[in-house]
Amino acid sequence: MSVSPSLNPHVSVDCVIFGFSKETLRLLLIKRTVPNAVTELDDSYYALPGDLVSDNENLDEAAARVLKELTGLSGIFLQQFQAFGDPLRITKAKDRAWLKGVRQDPDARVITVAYMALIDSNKVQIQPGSFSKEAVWLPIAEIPELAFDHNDISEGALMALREKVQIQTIAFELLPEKFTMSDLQALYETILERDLDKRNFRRKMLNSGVITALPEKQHGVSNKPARYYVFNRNLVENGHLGFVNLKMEGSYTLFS
Amino acid sequence: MSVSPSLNPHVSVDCVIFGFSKETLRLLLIKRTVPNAVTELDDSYYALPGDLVSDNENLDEAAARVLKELTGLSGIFLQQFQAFGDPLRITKAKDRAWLKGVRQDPDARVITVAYMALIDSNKVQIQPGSFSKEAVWLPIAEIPELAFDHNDISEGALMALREKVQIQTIAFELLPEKFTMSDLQALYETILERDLDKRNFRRKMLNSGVITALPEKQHGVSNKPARYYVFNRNLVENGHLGFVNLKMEGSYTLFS
DNA sequence: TTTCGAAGTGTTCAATTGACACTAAGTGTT
DNA sequence: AACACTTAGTGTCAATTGAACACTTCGAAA
Repeated sequence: MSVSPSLNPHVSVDCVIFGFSKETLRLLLIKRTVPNAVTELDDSYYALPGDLVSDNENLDEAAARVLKELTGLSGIFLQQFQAFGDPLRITKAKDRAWLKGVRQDPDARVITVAYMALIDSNKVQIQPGSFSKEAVWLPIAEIPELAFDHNDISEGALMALREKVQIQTIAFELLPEKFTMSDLQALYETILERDLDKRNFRRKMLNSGVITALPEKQHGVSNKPARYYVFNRNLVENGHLGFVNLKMEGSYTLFS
Repeated sequence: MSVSPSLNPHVSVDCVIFGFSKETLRLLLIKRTVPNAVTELDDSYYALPGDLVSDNENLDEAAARVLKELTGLSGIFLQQFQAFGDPLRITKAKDRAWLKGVRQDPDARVITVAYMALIDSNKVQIQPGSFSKEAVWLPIAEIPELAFDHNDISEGALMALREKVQIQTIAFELLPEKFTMSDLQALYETILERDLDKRNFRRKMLNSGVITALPEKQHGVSNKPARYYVFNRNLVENGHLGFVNLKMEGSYTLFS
């Protein structure tokens, strides 16, 4: 357990990948491939997708690479939210066993920079995996014990998402191109863990101008078909609202 | 310039230390000591105080240590806001020269985790320096070219501060225990870069309940003496407003 | 006693919020 | 063909909040 002072820490990135389906927020979690596995028996934890940062890439690039390798997607909303560097991150026996198969110095400290990604989960095609042998979308309420400190990281990501959604117009990243007003409301309700009034929600969203109604409606549903909307990306400069006023109950605004 | 793949990056913390005096936001910047300096001539850049993370401390501890070594203060508002890890961070000749005096491997990459600290600058007593030979409070509008990518980090900190101040009740950390309403307003105006209406500001602040008036007033000022107020820390759970509604013009709230 | 400078104080109008219940439009069932 | 079922979609009103605005008060210094 002792680490020589001259041994620098490893630096990795981990991606907390959010998706939204069946009215729940979900995380994309993987089971890591075990090199030279002695048995097919799988007793490893689920983990956040992540990797060591290579010498010639910056942190954002490393995170984008991890995301792309796993999902095939690029150009996705991907934002750093916190670095985790507790020297005691790696204490679980299974984690240590796994690291032994991967690294020269399994005892070295790892500092990880955590990113959150927001994606339309319909777009994801899991890539046959270089570092994952299994990938699942798990509802955030059903996240099991994860590898390393990945439970802490996931919780941090969720808190960061709740906070960011109140400042930046980013929730749309989790929806398909076209979505109904109910989809959008359900998404906000899920993220904020709060019921919102339907009529007030619609009024607010429409007045804000961040979405545009399409002529198109749902087909083949056994009730009144809902209208589709699209998000106006042009109104929003890298996630920040410009003049658009999006307000949600109970939050805070600035002084006059 | 080539780095062997087995050489892990260094990991450091840097502290962007905000203070507020004479109606301006300021940063506490240092000139680093140069070990074995060949000349007394000083041509180094100002820099953010920072240090490598030691083997046995976590990131928060490292940042707190840097802050304490420089200012003698602990228990200060200190929050991680971003990690910086561009492989090309260290390109300036002066920086490379300085590193040569400090490290075995001056070419190795450094990833830094940046923290922002908010302090009452009256409390600071600069400690005779283990890693600083000079420390100054510079107005944010007058920050010169800094070492490494410290200009980027400072700008990131300022943006993070502007954002955080709208979500968390943290501005008070920059003021002394007792302050006048005008002090408080000037602080908000400085951070937000916006003029605020005096009467509306006072009303909002008082209604919010986050401050309490003291019986005490200013003495020896050549105009009407201002009342002193204190911040009610008890109403605020680790920086987040509870039921208190602090709203500022032009920002966003949530839906109903 | 006058001057100077910052502190302190209310009102009014406009805009936004939040609460609240029924009709509309389809599909599927009888 | 009528009905049941389910979700979409719609308007008003009262309360709150936001923004704009000018004069008086207090103390020190001249």
